[in-house]
Amino acid sequence: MVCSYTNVSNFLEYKIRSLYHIWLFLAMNFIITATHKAIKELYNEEVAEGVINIQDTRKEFEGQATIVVFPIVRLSKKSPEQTANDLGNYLLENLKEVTAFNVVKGFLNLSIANEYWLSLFNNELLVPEFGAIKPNGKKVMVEYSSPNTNKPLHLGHVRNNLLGYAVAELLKADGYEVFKVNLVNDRGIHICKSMLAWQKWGNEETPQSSGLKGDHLVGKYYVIFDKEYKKEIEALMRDGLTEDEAKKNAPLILEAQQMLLAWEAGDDAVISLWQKMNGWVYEGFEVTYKNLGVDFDKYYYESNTYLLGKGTVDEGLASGVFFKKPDGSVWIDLTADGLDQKLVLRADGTSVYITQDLGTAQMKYDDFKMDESIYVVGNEQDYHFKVLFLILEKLGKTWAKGLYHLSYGMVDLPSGKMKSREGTVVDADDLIAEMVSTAKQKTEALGKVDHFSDEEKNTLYYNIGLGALKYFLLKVEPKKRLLFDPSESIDFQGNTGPFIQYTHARVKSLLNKAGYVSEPVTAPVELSETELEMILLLSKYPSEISLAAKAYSPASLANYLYEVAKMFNKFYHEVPPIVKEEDAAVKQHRLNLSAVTATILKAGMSILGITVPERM
RNA sequence: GCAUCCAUAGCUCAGCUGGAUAGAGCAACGGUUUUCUAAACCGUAGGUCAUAGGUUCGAAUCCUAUUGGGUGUACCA
Repeated sequence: MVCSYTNVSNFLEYKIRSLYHIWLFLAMNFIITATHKAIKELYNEEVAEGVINIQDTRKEFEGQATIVVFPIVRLSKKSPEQTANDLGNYLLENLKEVTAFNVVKGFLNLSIANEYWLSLFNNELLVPEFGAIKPNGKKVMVEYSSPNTNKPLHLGHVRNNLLGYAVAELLKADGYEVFKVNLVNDRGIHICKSMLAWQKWGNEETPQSSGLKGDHLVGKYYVIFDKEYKKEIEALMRDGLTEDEAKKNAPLILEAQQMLLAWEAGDDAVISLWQKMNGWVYEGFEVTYKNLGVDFDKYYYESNTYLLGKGTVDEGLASGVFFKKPDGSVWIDLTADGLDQKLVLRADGTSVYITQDLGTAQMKYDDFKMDESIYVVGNEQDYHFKVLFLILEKLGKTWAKGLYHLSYGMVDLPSGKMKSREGTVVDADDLIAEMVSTAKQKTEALGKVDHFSDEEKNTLYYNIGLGALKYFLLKVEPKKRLLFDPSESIDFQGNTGPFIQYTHARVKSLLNKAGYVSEPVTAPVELSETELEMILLLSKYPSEISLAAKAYSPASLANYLYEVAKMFNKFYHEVPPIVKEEDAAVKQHRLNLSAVTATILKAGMSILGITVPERM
């Protein structure tokens, strides 16, 4: 198949389309094939690929598979009802799996035999390799987290980290070889601000002496700098300077700029202070990362990469993609693409942000030779990445078409944006601690874990607290902004992480009680409506993984897992106690259904970075 | 100004490769436990899918315009 795509969204669309043929039911392909044949025989017409549309039958009607016949009416030259009846009769006669059909307007609802569902379940789902997707031989890099080393992580970073981790795991599950990368912004004027404030007012305070987590300690001095800087600005403005002048001429900012120059010149004292304070920050970040359960295969540091990109600029100048203005600054003209002129190198030869990113992109490609590269970065940088990717494409980088900006919305509070100056920032460490303590409180209130060991209890509280937080953040489509109300704790009931965790624990408890051993059931078993729906839902797991991966959307996986959990709870409630079931085949089959549910919940939640407990 | 994203129940969100009467959770109200974990299950109530056009047999979904909100449009990163 020939494919061409001119931009990222076309690229994405193409990927989803190509998937369509695969996921449209591993289970239902035979119906499509038969329908093609039917149309040929009944109407002597050929149907183009993709015209036959099969979907789940709505609950209120009889059947499991529905063919929408409207697109076929053109070929049959009969009414929708007549066409549906023709096809229904044909399929009923020619497919042993089809046991009945009914027609509602232009919809042909097919009932598929019990035996078909049973054998699908036993042969496809109840096998160890179910859900495992074969390696696709492709390499993808996921860059996420990318923190500044001047302050601790907050809720916005938490969304980034969880999203990046989950997308990486999702791509792994979809068959990619994945490299998780963290590009740490460890240099620049903002770092110097913390350093300077510490030098002036820190009294040699250290994490050890103060008991403060390293990143919080450094963040404290960043705030102090800002406060003192503001005082200076106000004083200067009282002396008659404009706000702009005051901001530029305050002694503190000048001193910080001096420090940055000293850093760039390799000044020993400055470098060693920088190393010391960054060291504290890294120790702090490690703790937060560990608590969040995220990890990286490689760290890049801007202190090593900030000079990159000048070679790329030369390349662009040589090929005529860039041009030089009389003052010596280098630009690219993107007005033909609906964008602006963009500076890529200052007149004095120093880099700007995008210079560095051009160089870093090249370096990362040289390091890994990946087919695709995902940047997990907030939507305030949409324009930047549009420009970056376009420039790389114009420079003739063949790998540029594999670049993708996974843009996500900001996390807002009911009061609006988080603002560090107003103290409304939700700190990542505080949030984690609160979630764990809420989990503890809620769990203790239920009184089910009194006999657990202290160690098991603590692990459980941690898993539930983090499960609630992660699911809460991941169930929302990345590009949508996310509202977080700190005054209302995150729910533990309904569409939540703990609900799915609880469901898993329930299944495991059942399987334990029954002394479950996995074994296919060959004897005929009557399936209830719910059991049938359950098989249908469970069978979609592999395609749900692929769909979610293609769309870079942990949210769609999260919502699927919720459906699975809900379905199990319904089933569990409807069916009489399984452990006491006397019909051996029925019992085994219901346990099998439960076991596959547990497998999917565990594997799926683990992709989201959530641990499901064995009991809770 | 221009670019871009968002708008679905009181609240938080699904649904968007166009398909039947738009779904969940929370909050509200009512019910279910001598039965395998009630963090569960069942039910009631709640909607002009921002607005107006268009394409189509069919639109929450695609197109255009408008309104409201976010973000960007730096020789900051």
